[in-house]
Amino acid sequence: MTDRKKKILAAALELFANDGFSSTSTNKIAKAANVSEGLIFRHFENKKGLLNALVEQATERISVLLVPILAEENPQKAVQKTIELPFSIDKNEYPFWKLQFKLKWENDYENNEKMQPLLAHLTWAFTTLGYPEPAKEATVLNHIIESISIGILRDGVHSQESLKKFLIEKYNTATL
Amino acid sequence: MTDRKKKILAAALELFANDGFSSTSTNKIAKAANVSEGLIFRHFENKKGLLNALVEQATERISVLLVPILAEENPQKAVQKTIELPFSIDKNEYPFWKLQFKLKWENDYENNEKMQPLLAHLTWAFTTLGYPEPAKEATVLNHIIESISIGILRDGVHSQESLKKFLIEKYNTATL
DNA sequence: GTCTATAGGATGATAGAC
DNA sequence: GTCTATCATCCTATAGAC
Repeated sequence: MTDRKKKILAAALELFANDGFSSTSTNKIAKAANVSEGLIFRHFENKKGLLNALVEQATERISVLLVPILAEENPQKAVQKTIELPFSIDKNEYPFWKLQFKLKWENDYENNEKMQPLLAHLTWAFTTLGYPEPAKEATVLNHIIESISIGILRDGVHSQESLKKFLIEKYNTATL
Repeated sequence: MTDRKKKILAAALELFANDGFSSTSTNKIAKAANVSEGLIFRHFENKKGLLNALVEQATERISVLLVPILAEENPQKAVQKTIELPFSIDKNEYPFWKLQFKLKWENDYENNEKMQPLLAHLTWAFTTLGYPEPAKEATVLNHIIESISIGILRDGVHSQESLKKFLIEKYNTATL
């Protein structure tokens, strides 16, 4: 991966995430990356190809982030780590996540599979903890952290911070 | 409001919701509405003005939908009606809601205020029901129905249907 | 690998007739 | 209120030089 190719990807990620794919012209990307516009097409064939390259990076990046949770053999801690996940995202990774969530509205990007392993592990955790409806419990928790993530990406961590402790406690003291 | 103006709004709603604002050309809208392209600009000045008209409609439409919940004086039933809200949306209103959720990612549309009355009423309900942290409880439930709504709009009601009963029961039998 | 120049088409918006 | 015709600009993508 050449240096200029990386710069194109970085610039495109930022612009796609903030302004949207269609609103971002290859001209803008080229200028932001300090690169000639033609180079984008040499490297990625077309604008959509550039987006696809970004999505591919994402798939790997997400699975890496899930490893610590999936490896957690203590069910209570697995739940806790899941809750903490959105709060632990570094601020300079926000564009990356913003793009992911925006793409969920695009019809041609099946984006749900990526979170499937997490859902499965949460179901296992809730089963182990003796919840009567572990699968549904997992789905609900997944919904919660998804919506919290959206809130964080839009309004910052502070906007959701108070929920972290609250949720961890709630799931720790739950009576089944 | 003339007939053709209505048709423009309807066509724009559908296209903006499905393809996005930037990806939708005024040309496409005109063709979908069976109207000359110039007419769009006579009625709405520019493309953004057309979107603004749609957003104004939305603000009213949302507050109407919240009325039955906000008027509910039984706290338990208020919670239940909140949970049922996303499941009760008519399928031909999906484009309308899709657009709302997509716009939440646009920096220049403050979209959170609209749900504020619901949040306040839920806080009251949880207070009345004796929850130790009613405000946070309300926020979490709001997160849940937001994420469920997204799921419904993307994959259909059936994808979330099983959660309805589960959640209503969960909130009915909660031990505080 | 990278840049410059440019083609070819789409896009938002306006003017003027009816 | 509505349509047709048209403009200036921007956009994606390609060709060819270095």
